[in-house]
Amino acid sequence: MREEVEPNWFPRWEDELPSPEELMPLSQSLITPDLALAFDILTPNPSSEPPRPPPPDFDSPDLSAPPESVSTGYAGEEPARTLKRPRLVWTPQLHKRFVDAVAHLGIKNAVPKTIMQLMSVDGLTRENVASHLQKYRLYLKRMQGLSSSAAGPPMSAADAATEHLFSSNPIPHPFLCRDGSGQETYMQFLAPPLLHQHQQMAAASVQNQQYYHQRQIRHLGSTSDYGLFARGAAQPLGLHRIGVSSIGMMQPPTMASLPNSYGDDMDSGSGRGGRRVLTLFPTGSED
DNA sequence: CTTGAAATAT
DNA sequence: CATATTTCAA
Repeated sequence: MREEVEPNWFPRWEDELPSPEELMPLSQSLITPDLALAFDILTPNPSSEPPRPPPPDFDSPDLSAPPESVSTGYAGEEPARTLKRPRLVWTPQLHKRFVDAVAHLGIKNAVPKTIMQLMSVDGLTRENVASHLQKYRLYLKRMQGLSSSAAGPPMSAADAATEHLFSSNPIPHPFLCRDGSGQETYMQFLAPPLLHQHQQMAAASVQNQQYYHQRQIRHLGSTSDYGLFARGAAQPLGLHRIGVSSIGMMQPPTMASLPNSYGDDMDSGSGRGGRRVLTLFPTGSED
């Protein structure tokens, strides 16, 4: 499990380079990040929370195993587990999956529905994928258009995105903070004043970095708990190796696999002083 | 207040 | 399904 991320993406893999990630049965397990969310009962913030149109139609598969019962001890059980779809946060991992799926599908079959199906990420709706796909395409265009003086052969789009994703992944520029004037100013290498709000990560992989559920009790604590789980987590894994030709079948190619197939323990913007923490597609104007 | 990112509407 | 617009959060 040491051959996950390889810097050897540049060489022409165009044809069908099955990277380790590729070979691995795509499976993403997203689980509840902050347990502290259970505490959001204190300030529901009527001004910005109340009108939450609950998805009336949505298969509620198995909303199981709350990681742990936080010692809430509140009589009224909060139904915020299944209903309530706050907002999808495309964490780098998810994006990675997305890109992988697109890469495997090819531009032809890279349509929202197929992508969504291939990703097999529960809770992910076609809408989400579509939106993201749109942005992804835009990002691609932008990059290609701006590559006037791009050195060397243009790398594959998917790679580019992945690369950028990786770039903004794990603490890219250490202590560079943006000042109010837009000036970059070096901060002391010790500035964890502002913990970001929420971040998705495999709870199972959480070991040392548990500082995350430190959330400032400032404004609404709404965005955090999503019900994203691996869709086929409980399915008898019988079919992996879903090829491009397989997706044309009648039944959704639910490629089930064991969770945590990835070694993705990369954190995105953990904690930084100013803003600019989770910048997925960099517009090129990144500091 | 600005900007970026997802949701929603066309 | 693709694109444009609006909404929401940081």
